[in-house]
Amino acid sequence: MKGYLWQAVANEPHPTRLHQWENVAIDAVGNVIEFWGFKRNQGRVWALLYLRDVALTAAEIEKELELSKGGVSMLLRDLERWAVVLRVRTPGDSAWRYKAETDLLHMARRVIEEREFSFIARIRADLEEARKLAIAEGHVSRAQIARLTKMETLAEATEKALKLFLKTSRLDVGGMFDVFKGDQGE
Amino acid sequence: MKGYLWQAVANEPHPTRLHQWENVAIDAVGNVIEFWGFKRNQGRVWALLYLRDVALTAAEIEKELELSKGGVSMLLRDLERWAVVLRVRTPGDSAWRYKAETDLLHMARRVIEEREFSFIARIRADLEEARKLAIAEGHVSRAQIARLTKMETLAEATEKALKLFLKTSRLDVGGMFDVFKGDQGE
DNA sequence: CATGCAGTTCAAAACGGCTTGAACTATATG
DNA sequence: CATATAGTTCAAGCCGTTTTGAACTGCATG
Repeated sequence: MKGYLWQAVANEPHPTRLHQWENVAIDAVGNVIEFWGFKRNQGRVWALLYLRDVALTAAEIEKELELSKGGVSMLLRDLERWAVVLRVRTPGDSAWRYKAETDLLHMARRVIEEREFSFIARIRADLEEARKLAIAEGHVSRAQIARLTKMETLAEATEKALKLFLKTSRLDVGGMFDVFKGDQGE
Repeated sequence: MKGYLWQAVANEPHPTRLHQWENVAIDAVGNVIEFWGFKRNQGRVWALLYLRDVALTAAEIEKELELSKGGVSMLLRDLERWAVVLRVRTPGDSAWRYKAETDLLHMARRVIEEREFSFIARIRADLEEARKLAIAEGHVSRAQIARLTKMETLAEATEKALKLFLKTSRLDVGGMFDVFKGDQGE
């Protein structure tokens, strides 16, 4: 919602070297990526690097997207860990430069696998424990135990759906891989 | 972080009539439902009603889950709107009672349909606008335009994946429907 | 129509996640 | 080694979301 302010401000204090179209596109990607459960700014950084198609330094990213030094450092670390951004050292320069890998969905899959699945596993464990506690408790009706069991089905179903989702994004959407490849030269 | 105070209090002011096993199970469902993008307490209310298998009044829910009057009112309204909780009037009683519908996934589908799709649609529109702006701008390289187009593919793919997810949760996981049915009697 | 209880609304408070920025460490360079 | 610049860390603050609770509406009842 604040995003609209900039129109009213004639002379921004930060010159905002970003073109308007870049800004719109970068924010849009930020939104998609946030939808997928990541930080908005992770998507924005990736989008900037992808759009520019040049390796930028952290300082440049910081200036273009108006983020803090510390923030950029952390964002880049995440993106690098998920292998959607590459850290490259240019000969003449003392600073690292960062470059977009083209496979953004890689990120989604990686994180869903490492983070979401363990989360669901934990929930399933909790439900199992609840059932054990209920049984130990005595005087818990059989129907109630049955309902607990059915709740476990809910967690299992969630896990199954997640797996299918991943597989889907790999096969159906999989074309994306290639879509993002081979567009380097002008 | 302030939330830790309660540990110091030896005798809880609220006796917490919930059994431990109920508590564990209810919180677990709260977590699943939060994972699906809803409020934790929406899941907890549903879970309480489902576990007890009795229609409870708002006041009872309020006491059992230690929520506020206003909060329960809003949570129940949401759950009712999504048709996962039923409002029933018992003859002798002047207050409404609430009962769990068995199809919790209904909620997920409803909201994804009404909320997430329009969100993605908006993102796609933004990216399209960015491309138009870039073209109008002039001196934007053809490769850059191409990259914008490819970003649109990202949003489209997200939408497609979402649709498949819905279909999946309806068919594959669809067994859940029946799983939650016909367990009413002891 | 006064009383009391069920239910709703919404401004304010609490909460949680993200970002900031200052202090720190690491690394290159003369 | 001294200096400068790049990069990291994390406590504190910011900001959006959720929850609270008091005031309110609606409704049944005497």
